[in-house]
Amino acid sequence: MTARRRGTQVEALPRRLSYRRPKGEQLQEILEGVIAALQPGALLPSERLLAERYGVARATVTQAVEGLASRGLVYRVHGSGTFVAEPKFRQPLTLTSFTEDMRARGMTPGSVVRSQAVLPASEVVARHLALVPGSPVVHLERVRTADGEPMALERTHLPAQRLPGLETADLSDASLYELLERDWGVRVAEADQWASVVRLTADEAALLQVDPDQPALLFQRLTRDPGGAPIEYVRSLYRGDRYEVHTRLERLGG
Amino acid sequence: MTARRRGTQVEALPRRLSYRRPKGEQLQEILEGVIAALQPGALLPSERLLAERYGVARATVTQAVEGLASRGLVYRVHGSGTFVAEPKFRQPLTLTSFTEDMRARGMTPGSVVRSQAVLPASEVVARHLALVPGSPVVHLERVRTADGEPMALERTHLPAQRLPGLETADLSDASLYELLERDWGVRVAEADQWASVVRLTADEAALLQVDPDQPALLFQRLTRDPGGAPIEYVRSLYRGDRYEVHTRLERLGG
DNA sequence: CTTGACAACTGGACTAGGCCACTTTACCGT
DNA sequence: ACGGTAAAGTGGCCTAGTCCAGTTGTCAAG
Repeated sequence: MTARRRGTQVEALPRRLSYRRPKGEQLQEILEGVIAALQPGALLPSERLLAERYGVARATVTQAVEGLASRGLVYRVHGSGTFVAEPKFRQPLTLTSFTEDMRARGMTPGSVVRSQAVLPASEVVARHLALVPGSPVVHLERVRTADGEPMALERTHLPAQRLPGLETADLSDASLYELLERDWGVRVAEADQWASVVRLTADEAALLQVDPDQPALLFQRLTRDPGGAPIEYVRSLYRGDRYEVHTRLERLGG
Repeated sequence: MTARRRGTQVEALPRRLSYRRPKGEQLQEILEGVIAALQPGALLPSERLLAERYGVARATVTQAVEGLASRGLVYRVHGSGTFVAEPKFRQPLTLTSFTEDMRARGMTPGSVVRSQAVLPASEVVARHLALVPGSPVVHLERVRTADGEPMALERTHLPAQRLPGLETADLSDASLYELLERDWGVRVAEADQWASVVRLTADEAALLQVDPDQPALLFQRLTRDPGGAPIEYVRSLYRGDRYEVHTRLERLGG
């Protein structure tokens, strides 16, 4: 059993499997640990070896590895082996939510709510939310943090009539999308999003704790429910120096 | 063989499997056809029945159904059966294509192909495309224009072995995605995308005809086929002063 | 009429093999 | 020193089962 080509070979594989929990699931967790200790590009033990080592059938190993591959932790090369993938982006989500995105990166998401109130809709906001200007809109301004560090400034606008009580909900560490679904039964289904580069104003730079005049990513997003009705219009400013915004796209049907 | 509970029972299952193509894949296609003809909530034949009907092992059926489930076409209920899912997604055009995007804005899209060649894969490219470093990769560098004006610089990497002849195809005014589907039968299904802000190098600025050191939008995208195999790794640099990148997002499952 | 037990059926998980296509490496002949 | 080739190793795909856990319709007892 000699190491082949590039990549670190794993010498000592950890623990054994316990009873009464799916073996594939346990195996997947073990492998996650192994992967975490390796460099990207490192070669994992072969499926046959893992099967022998843990006393399971190869199909079980294959399924576990398949799970890791679909989550982007490893990639498989036919005839060659299974390798540790680039770490950045685990658990890709479909519609980017800051909370989900951060959790997926192993960071702790947080929010500092700077304002949360019902205000009359401006022209621009009304147009996006398909409302009459002046209609009540929940305005939400949050500084989003990752491990306590400011990452983005989010200004969210939602139709107040459809979401009564949202202006008093606790949003400090909740995912807005989870909240909407749980407490109002509103499900986020699709969105249009525009990305552009802007320079930060002095105020914005101060909130994000970066130098003024720095470039930032501006995302504008209009989110809709399954029926196509607008739910949320957000303008998110992400600091350009530290953050990459991840989005998962899917094309379906023919 | 009586229908149970809710849901339509499928009476006549279509055709047989042909040789020399993965049975699971064929089965998946057949089931897609069956699903298309049914109402949401309809009950599919059981895995055991399908296995018998098509003369394959149940594990093969399971894998095919699993593929459909992960794509959101069906959902499985333990102990009860597999059902046709709600058709969640109307406008399946989700993936941003420069060509489509520009046409939607009423501008005329164009491309200046600066290089188009097969080169060995670098470490980074190989990892994204699930290849071994050094494998042949079609490199494509295009300046994308709108009404003749440079808008973006796109560097695309595709696995050469899967797309023979691509290095000589005419890409000056074709959509790459349309071409891949028409000439190689390769369908783009999903993608992960990362957006970030970068400063342009002098070379890049010259190509985009903007001042050097300007901020730009960098999009990195990894596109996959329905089976999850990487098709395309693109790095797109959009000039930050004139362009907004539009993306349509959809959320599945839930 | 209601209830509870149960049989029949579903997907979930797994085993112990098999063959194939592909990649890498080591060796052998030039 | 080089090039070709064969062997060994890898994941891809498949078979023919087994046992388990969850769901539901049936049917008999209360």
